[in-house]
Amino acid sequence: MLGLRAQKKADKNRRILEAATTLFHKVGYDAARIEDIAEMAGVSVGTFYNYYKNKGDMLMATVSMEVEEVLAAGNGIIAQNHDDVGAALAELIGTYYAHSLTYLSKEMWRTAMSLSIGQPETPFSKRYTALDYRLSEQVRDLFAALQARGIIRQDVDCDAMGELIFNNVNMMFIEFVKNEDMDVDGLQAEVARQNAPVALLVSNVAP
Amino acid sequence: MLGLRAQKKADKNRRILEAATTLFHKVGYDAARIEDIAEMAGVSVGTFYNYYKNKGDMLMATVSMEVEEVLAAGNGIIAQNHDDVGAALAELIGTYYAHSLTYLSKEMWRTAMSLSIGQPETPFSKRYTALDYRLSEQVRDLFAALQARGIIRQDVDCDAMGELIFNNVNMMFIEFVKNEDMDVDGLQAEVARQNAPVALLVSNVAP
DNA sequence: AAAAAATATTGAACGTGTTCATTTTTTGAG
DNA sequence: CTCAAAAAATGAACACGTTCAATATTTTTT
Repeated sequence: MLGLRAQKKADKNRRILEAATTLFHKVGYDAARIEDIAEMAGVSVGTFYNYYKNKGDMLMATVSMEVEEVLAAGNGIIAQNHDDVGAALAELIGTYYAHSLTYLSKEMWRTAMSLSIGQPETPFSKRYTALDYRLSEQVRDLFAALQARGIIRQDVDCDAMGELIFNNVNMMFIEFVKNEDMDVDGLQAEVARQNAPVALLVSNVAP
Repeated sequence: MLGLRAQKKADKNRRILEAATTLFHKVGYDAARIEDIAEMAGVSVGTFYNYYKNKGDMLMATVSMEVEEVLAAGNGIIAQNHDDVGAALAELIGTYYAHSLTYLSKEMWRTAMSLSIGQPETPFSKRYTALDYRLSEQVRDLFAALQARGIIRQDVDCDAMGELIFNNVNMMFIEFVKNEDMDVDGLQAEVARQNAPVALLVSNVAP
């Protein structure tokens, strides 16, 4: 059984996170002041900082949730034994993109990315980078699985290829969140077009 | 002949830019306070804001200088009529990376990128994005030139391929500026490895 | 149950980017 | 040369993220 102190702590943690996410969505990250978040959570500004290192740290909980779900969904897709490289890629990447706005708005993504690049030594950035790495790894895993089943030519360097493809996926996602006019379908179509020639070239010819 | 007013203006502009770049390099972007930049330039804080929209805007002049030089150098490389895809790519990309730290420190790059992603509607971000686009275009131009001369297979979509390659180059550059331990040689080696399988696959077999 | 120690909360104060009403300088017409 | 209008410069005031010394609460010890 939890002591009174631990109980209160957990409760405040939840309330602060809830207030922050609500305000981030309602008024945007920049306009959501710490004072407002604290007030909505029923704590003081100082207490906010006992629970979170800084404002940017607040985003990470949400980013993590998002990416963890996407990674789980991705594993399911790899297990599906596709027989077409382009289709397999499209499905994996499509899953990433489709889930991307579940918990985070474009502005929240921009802020997270912006912080991750601007302050790479913070725990925030390190966690963000680690999540990116796991996504990249997943794309490489997909390539490796396809190659193991003979769908991809044996002479192709799947790690190199996977990194290349993932970095493009990532860069296109940055473009997507930077541009409020771009929708998920448009993004997927663009990336599919970019992947097409590679998918064609690496595919084994029918036996 | 310039009036007194225009003369002073140009002079102050130069002094402010000079002071800012000096301080950005000496103490870093964050630690360089507007007050310090203004003082070093011999103007008031208010005047600084008459010349530059905000602190981030200061970076753009330098970023532009950097990228314009790189673009010019890149055009020279495309004109060289390479006969090997991997080598041509390595040289073009190598030029980008080699020039990258001429005027900007890693921290300055990080800040520029961070601002560009975080506030995509600012003039700063738009100029940054436009420069990126021209670099991407240059990679596509290289592919097109190689294809026109029969070095690359005719059935390859050079635009798609060029975007893919460039986005990887860009993403790897982000990784590079995020990681103080990574040097330009390491970066080039990594990207060359990533490009290798693509270069191989798109190359025409000898006639 | 009282005292002491450990932990958590608080909000006023601080730093720095940015704004803006006021003052100063420059220009050009009469 | 004078003066009114235009342009530029100024720095005090503001906003908001963050810190920290003081205070309050909870736990442990006796």
